[in-house]
Amino acid sequence: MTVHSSEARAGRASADPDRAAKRERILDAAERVFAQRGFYAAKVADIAREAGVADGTIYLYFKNKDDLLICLFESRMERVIQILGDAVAGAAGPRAQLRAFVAAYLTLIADQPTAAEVLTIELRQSTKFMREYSPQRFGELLRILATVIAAGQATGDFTDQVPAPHAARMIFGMLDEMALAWLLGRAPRRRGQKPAPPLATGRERGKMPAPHGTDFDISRAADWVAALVTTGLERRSPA
Amino acid sequence: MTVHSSEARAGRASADPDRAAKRERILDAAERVFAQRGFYAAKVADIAREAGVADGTIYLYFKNKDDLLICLFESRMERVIQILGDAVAGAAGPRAQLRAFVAAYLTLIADQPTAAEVLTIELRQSTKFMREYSPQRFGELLRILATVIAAGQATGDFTDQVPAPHAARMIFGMLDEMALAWLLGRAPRRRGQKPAPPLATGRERGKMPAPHGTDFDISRAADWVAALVTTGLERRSPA
Amino acid sequence: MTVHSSEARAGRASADPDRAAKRERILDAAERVFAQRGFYAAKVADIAREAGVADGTIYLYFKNKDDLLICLFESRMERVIQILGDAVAGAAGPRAQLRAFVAAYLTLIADQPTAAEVLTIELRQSTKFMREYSPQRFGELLRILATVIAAGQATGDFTDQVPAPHAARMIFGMLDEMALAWLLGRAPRRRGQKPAPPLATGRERGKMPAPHGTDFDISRAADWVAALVTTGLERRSPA
Amino acid sequence: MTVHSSEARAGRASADPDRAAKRERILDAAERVFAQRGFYAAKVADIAREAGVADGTIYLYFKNKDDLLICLFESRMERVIQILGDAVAGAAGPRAQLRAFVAAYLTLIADQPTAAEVLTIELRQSTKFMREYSPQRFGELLRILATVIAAGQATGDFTDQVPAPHAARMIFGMLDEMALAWLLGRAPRRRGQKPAPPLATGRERGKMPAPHGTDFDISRAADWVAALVTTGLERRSPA
DNA sequence: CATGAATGAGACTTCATTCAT
DNA sequence: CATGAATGAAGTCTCATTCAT
Repeated sequence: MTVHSSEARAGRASADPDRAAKRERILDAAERVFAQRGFYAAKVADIAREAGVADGTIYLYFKNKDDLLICLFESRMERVIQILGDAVAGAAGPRAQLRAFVAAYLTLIADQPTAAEVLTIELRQSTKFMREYSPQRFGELLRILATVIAAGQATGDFTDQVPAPHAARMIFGMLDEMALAWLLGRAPRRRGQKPAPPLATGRERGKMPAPHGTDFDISRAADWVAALVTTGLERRSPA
Repeated sequence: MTVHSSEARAGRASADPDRAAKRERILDAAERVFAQRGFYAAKVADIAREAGVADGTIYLYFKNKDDLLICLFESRMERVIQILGDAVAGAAGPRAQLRAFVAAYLTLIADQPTAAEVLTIELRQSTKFMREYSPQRFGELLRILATVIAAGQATGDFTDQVPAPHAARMIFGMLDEMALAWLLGRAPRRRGQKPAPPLATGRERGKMPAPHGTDFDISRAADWVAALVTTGLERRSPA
Repeated sequence: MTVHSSEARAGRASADPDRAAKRERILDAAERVFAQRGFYAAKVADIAREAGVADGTIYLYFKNKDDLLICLFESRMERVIQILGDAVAGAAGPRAQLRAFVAAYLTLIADQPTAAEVLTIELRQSTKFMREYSPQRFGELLRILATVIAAGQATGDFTDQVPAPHAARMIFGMLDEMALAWLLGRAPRRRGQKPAPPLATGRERGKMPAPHGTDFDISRAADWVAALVTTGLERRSPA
Repeated sequence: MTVHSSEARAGRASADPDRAAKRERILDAAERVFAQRGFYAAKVADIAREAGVADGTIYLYFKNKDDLLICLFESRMERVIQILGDAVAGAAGPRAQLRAFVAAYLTLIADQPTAAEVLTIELRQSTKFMREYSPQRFGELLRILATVIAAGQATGDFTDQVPAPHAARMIFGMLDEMALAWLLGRAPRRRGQKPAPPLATGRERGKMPAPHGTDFDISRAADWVAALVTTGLERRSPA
């Protein structure tokens, strides 16, 4: 049974892993380039070079530049949701689960700052559309959190002053903002590539010091978020 | 009392306001167009048409498109900071001030959704650069909040588990996220202008229902944020 | 006899000198700006500023930018022809006249380098058209020289191997080239104005030393030109 | 003998010539368009159309419009220098070499009037910058001539009244001026393309007759130049 | 006459995408 | 499948010229 020809041509069984690997290589390249340059400033040719493929090859794996962004989002988000889900599953009780979620999220940011940069910063470059597109996967993330909170409310651990979905969103806002602050406070662009010309405004803008409260240890942020979320700012009146 | 001569000669007293007014008209137009299309998709020609001026006129008032965005940011942010500062100043005691800040911020969003959309969504389209550029004015906003919190910590009203600047940032994150959710949940684009082609992904994407927890009364959000921030999620142990 | 109103308004008899003076001011400004920036890079607004008038005013005196160049040419050329004519008229005999012409031309260059720069360099920026337009006045200059040569040929002072008009043109070519070399070798642009961006070619081009044979005393050039023109390069056989 | 594989892989031997050929096609097109319209009036789109490529293709071969001019200059100048060098090398003795140079230069003009037009006329449109840029290659040309003259001075064939570099420059000025006169005197623009709107001056300017002394046989010019250069105008006193 | 703000046509250049090899 | 040269649509910005004051 000679398959070589058809297999070589159609190349499905053998190509699939290869294909998937190259697709991943392109996504990784896109992640780096988007993080470095921003979505709009990133050129498809940059990504191709970074991935070590020809420009046209990108289009064999992705419909277009937008699709590349979306697939990148999907890919990374899937991982994030997986990890957050695991973190929650691995904890017992709403309080512990909430804390686990917060810790896992910020750990993720710290561990994969490039991916985080894309998710937290560059994705917003198409935000409206992204959000128009993304609420699905994005909603999943929020739902994990909302579920934990709702459970806590059901058990009486958590107050139900705030509807769980909104509480979830607020907590995510806190995490997102802390992530953003930390990411922006990090060391400047790496490597030889110039980091996309800043908004050419003529107004001189030298090396500014990191803005206030931007340069902190992200692992401590988990404590802060947890503290604020669980006990709030108000000092509990001593009995 | 003949003033006309001097006025005609100086031609300043009359010209300056005109100039300022036209500048404002352009900023307003830019606000609408950016909110509608997003920064990158917005064409300078669109803004000119919306402002009722010629393309070239834009460049008599702004260095370039980026500068237009930055000036818009400055202009709107100034207003925001003014209002938030006033709100805080008008309240007595850290708790009231914190609440006033929260309420004022969300009221602002509700009252000026177009400006809010630009500040919350579109500005992020150049976020990295924007943030590189903006931390000044942006920091002011955070500082107002941080000051309130620090004061509360000093009086003993607020716990000092969380450093004030970080607490401020987290609270801002909550507000920002709620604002974003609400803005995205609002009615679709208005008017005849097509709302900037959505990410052309090929994947059909009809009219989706507003994502979960996105369609709410923003005035209630103030309560939620205040509740979460002040007392936290954990039910205070009775007795 | 109150004339003020009508005179001020219609202002003809009194305006004419004023008008001429302002026209001259604009021409002077144009000369400087053209010399500094080159015709194409020179902006009408630059010239207006340099002349201390409003942009629109230029158009009350000149049809358009091209006309400004042409009028400048006419104005300066008239002067040049006057001077050269006088120089020739002031000399006796073809040999002396030829020498006088050469000396006068190079002296002109040395004395009015800005005007010279325009005539020698910038006018060529529209050369083809300029020459299409200018041959008239330009021809006058050549004719002065040709007349001298023809006279010399008639008297037997000059050989008639070369037709006078062509000899005239060749001599002018020599003068023009020496003028060009000297002008280009002169000190760099003066004042704060940047001298029009050089051809943006990316190739680095630092401060080059003046090209070979470019930095010389122009007054000596008269001797060289005269020597070459009169006796040629070949050493006359002795005996 | 299977070469196809290596050739296909390297894809160089076949691609390079293609690339060079297209580059040349663009340069040729630019030569024609610049000659016809002048550098500033020439639109990149014109050149692209003339070359039969898309606008963007130009930018795959040249950095920008300026670079195109510079490369054109380099390319043509290289040829010119080659030919002039050969001409000089092919002659024996300073006198013959000088004559050879003169003849070769004018022959070049006559044979390749389009290239000559660009080199002699249009390049001057950016002259100051061009000369700022070009003195290198330009200096080479002068150096060839200066070397011949210096040699002649050394042998005693030529007088050393005039320093060789300046003599070279003057002779070049003569050649350049004759070339210019001849080029401008040639038949009007060819083909359907309108020859770039003449300086719109309002002043009517019909078809002027070629200016005096502009319409001559360029091959005779070599004799004139040689005569003037070698023996000068003054009639040698008969023994 | 003078002004100078406004105009708007048009050029250069970029870059996502295609398609012949 | 992969390549990467070619395409060409489209956008930003400039600047000569006009005209209402």
